[in-house]
Amino acid sequence: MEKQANPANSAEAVQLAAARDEFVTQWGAIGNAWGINRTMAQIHALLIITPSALTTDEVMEELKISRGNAHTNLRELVGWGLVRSVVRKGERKEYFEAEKDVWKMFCIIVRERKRREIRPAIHVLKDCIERVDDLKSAEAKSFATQTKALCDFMEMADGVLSKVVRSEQSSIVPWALKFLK
Amino acid sequence: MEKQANPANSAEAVQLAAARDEFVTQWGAIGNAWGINRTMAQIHALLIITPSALTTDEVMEELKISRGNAHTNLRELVGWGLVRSVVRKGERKEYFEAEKDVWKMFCIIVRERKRREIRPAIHVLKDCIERVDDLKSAEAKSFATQTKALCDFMEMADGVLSKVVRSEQSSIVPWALKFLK
DNA sequence: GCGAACTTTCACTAAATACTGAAAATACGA
DNA sequence: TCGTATTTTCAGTATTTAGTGAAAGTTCGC
Repeated sequence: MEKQANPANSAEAVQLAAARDEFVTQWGAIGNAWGINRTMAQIHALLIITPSALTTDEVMEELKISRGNAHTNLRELVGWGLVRSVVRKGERKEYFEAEKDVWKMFCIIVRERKRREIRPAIHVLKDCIERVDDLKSAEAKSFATQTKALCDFMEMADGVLSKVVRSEQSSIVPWALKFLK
Repeated sequence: MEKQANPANSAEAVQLAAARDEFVTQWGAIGNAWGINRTMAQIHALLIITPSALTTDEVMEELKISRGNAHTNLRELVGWGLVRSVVRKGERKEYFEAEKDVWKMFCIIVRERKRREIRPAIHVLKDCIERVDDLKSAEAKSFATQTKALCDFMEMADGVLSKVVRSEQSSIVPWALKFLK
């Protein structure tokens, strides 16, 4: 390695590696706090900061995880649309690369969370409301009022998010910056 | 119980109880998907749909959970500000009631998540950026660019959320509804 | 300052979740 | 069609997280 030959470069490489590790570890912890598998978040972090696409083996090596674990979480990331697999001509190995555009990442995550969690939650609420629709007791009315309020709010939030992710970054970001002033 | 005396009321009570249970269970599952302890979310759900304040013992009974569990999660909810404890004059028992206004609930959750997860994440990113600031390699530049983009985005999101939760529901909701058109 | 009502803590256990590694399946070139 | 490179699966295990319940602590009326 050229880098090891030069003490300054070697020190810099160590410094960069440390920062990268820190980022991967912390991103894993953050994902975890939001209900995302720690390893999945770490792989995502690793792919975000790696310019080139990586193989399963490289991911295993970098994060010191098993093949099964790397495989499952890479598939999960592909399922989210946050990572795509690329095949290099003449090679049988599969390479993985992350979507690096932050706005696109955000849109993907919002869309998926809407689909996986917000929509189902709205359906549950609607179902609860329907179940007590014909009841007349004060308790039933109170229950219906509360669930209805929640449902309306979530539908509104869902709608706003849909509109936001449908718009172009180029129109939203300037708006947001202006909004902040 | 009066309700058991009248078959129609009894049937209605069962129907309502089923809907309430469904709501509590599902809200627990939803909370879970977003990184919140299932029981905490269930207690929150129970308090949201219960008009009166409940004691620890009532929560234990309703959800069939231990005193320790009920206690810990009630405290956690109070810590978030989603539930407040109320004392009735002449009684030593502590009663708990949830904030029922959906907009206020939303603001509390956003504020807490910002404080507990978004801000720390931004600090981590800034730290990573700083660590590689003086490095000159292409890899370091690439890492810096990517983390900077993430950081900028999160700061913008943080700012927008701050502004949203600082505003009045009466000004945001009509705006959102108009935005949806 | 005693004792009952109530709250808090925490060592232990249970349950849920994540990870491993090796075997099976698949894909592909020769 | 065979052999090998690669991917996929999954039973078993490890780790993490949540929950229990009883004991200790607190508060307050008397």
